[in-house]
Amino acid sequence: MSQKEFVSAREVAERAGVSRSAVSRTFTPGASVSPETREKVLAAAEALGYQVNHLARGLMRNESGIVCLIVSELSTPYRATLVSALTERLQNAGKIAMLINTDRSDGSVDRALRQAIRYRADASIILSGMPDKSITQQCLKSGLRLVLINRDDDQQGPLRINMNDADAASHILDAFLQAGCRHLAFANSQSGTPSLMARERGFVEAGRRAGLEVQVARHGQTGYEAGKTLAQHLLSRTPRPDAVFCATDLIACGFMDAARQEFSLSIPQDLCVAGFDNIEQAAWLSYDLTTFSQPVDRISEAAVAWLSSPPEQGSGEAVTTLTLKTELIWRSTVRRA
Amino acid sequence: MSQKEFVSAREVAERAGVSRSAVSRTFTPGASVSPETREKVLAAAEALGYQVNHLARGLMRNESGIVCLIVSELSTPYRATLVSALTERLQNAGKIAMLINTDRSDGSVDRALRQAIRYRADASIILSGMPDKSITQQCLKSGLRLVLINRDDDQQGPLRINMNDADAASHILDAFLQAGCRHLAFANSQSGTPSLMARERGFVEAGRRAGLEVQVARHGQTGYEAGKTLAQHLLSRTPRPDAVFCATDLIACGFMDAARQEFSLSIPQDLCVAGFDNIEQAAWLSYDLTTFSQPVDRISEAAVAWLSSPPEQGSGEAVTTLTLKTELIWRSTVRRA
DNA sequence: TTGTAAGCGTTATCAG
DNA sequence: CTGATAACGCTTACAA
Repeated sequence: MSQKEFVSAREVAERAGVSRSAVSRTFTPGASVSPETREKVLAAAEALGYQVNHLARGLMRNESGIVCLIVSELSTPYRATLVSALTERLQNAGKIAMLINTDRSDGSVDRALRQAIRYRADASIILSGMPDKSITQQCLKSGLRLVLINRDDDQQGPLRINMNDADAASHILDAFLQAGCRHLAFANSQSGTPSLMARERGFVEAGRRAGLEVQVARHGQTGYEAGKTLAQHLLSRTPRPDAVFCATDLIACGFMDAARQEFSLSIPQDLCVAGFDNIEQAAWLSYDLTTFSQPVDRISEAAVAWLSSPPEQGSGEAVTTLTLKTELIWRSTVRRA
Repeated sequence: MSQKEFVSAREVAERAGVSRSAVSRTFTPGASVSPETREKVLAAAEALGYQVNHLARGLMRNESGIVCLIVSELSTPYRATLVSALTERLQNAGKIAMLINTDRSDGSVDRALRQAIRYRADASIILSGMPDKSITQQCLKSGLRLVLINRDDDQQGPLRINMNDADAASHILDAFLQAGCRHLAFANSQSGTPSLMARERGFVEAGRRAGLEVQVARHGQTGYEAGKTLAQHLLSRTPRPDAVFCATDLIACGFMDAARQEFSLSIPQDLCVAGFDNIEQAAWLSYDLTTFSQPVDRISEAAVAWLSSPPEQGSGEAVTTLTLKTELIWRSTVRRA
């Protein structure tokens, strides 16, 4: 009954009284068709509701136009923002996003990449987890380009886009010192992703350089609940921290809520707090969080530009790591000198 | 150099010393292959890193496995949660999600649907905006199935999944009355989507039945900033509302922040607030918002189940509208009787 | 169970 | 500029 029956170029050709090639050319930018035939074809296509079959086109051109977004915890504000920006940029570049959820389990990213291969994606952008070396190689050998965002990896081939995590950490430590804080803490999640660990290391080392020891706690996933728990742990210690750098804004929000409601602390009078990501919630009045903004637009711009450009020819290893600068957004959770 | 060169079934066949059909059959569940050949094929495939080309398979089978998610404002917590849930369910059902961003502009959804047709998607799930009637018809005629979530539409063919918005509104109004509130307000966005308007109408009418007039304000998009502005408007009126039902949680969060910080109101003592969606932030300690939870899991379950099942045969018009129940999540922003 | 061959809807090549 | 024809990589009768 309602069998799938899309209209094909043959039908359009028949109705327009031209050959199939003419139809194909009409929908191929830069192909040579006379204005008259083009007109006839377009009219017929319009009438029939014809749309080029990208499955078939991809098969022929060896270029599907598909880019896979591989991501876990998509519902998280930062991830959602990034995925949204990437999707939009891809569309504007004439590509289309395929979305694959991963979880924390082993091989989850590998499975996602296999799926990308099956759909002959032109590229994959990995926002979470790390693929196995062998599958990475398989992708590259197949011509499937890879972009890794905020992941650490030493292989040649993929484009890596990272932030200046350590710099940022050292920067905010200075701000804490200027605010007169001396008991510093870092609130991290247990997930231990490269960028999170880079922030932690950067903060601890900057503290050491200043002659201060930083209290570090790691707990749970990278979310609000973890932030609450981390506050319970860190704020019970003596001496109680008077400044905390949270690995993400979500952690910072949880931390602040617990600090205020369970420890009756005033921010920033009793406690300075800084976060990372500059998610929308960081700007909400209840938090008004001083934080580092990840340049989501530039990240997606760079990613899409790279994978839209023709692949590197020859062996001239071009730049494959891009370190973008975060921006410190001053709000009210850190006292100004 | 790095030309795209995926390994094809022919190569696998050669290496395994069998025919191409044998390879195809090995990767077709339920096809008849002897254990020995299957073994040989799998070994060769493994060695070569072969993955079935879903573009070609889709072309033959007339079934791509692709489902388009059409959505605007993906970075919004509720949308992101829903997209995440849908994507995951689709994966578990052996399908894959294609993501298309839309904006508020005219024809944005239509363009997205055309893209869905081009990739020969098996179905599209529309979370935002409304498609034109003609393109809807074109989709259905082509066999591209449609699911509309929280949209209003009178056409036959698509599956519609809606919430019991009016019921919920009337329910929360009762709660406000029991809390002793008499000056009711409804804070809406200007976007005027069907579900938002249904909540508004339901609330206003329930108020009328109780002999109370409801103050209604509409402003901006469906977000936090709109909530702040709406609070500024509504809380300046006399008599000042003592209970407000916000069309979404995001609006409620903005409303609460403005009520507390700009009007120095205590919630729920001076003002009762309720929201809709039960986004993660509603559970944060700073808000602890009483709200209605949309059954995201059941929504995605229903959507995926419907589009995975064989299309309706014959003319027996099956159920095409599903109204799911929201659940009132009691937290602390509405006084309990 | 296996291989052969036809066909899915395109695009690219090559005469005209 | 146009139309035939050969791919692309797969599935699926059909015949062996």
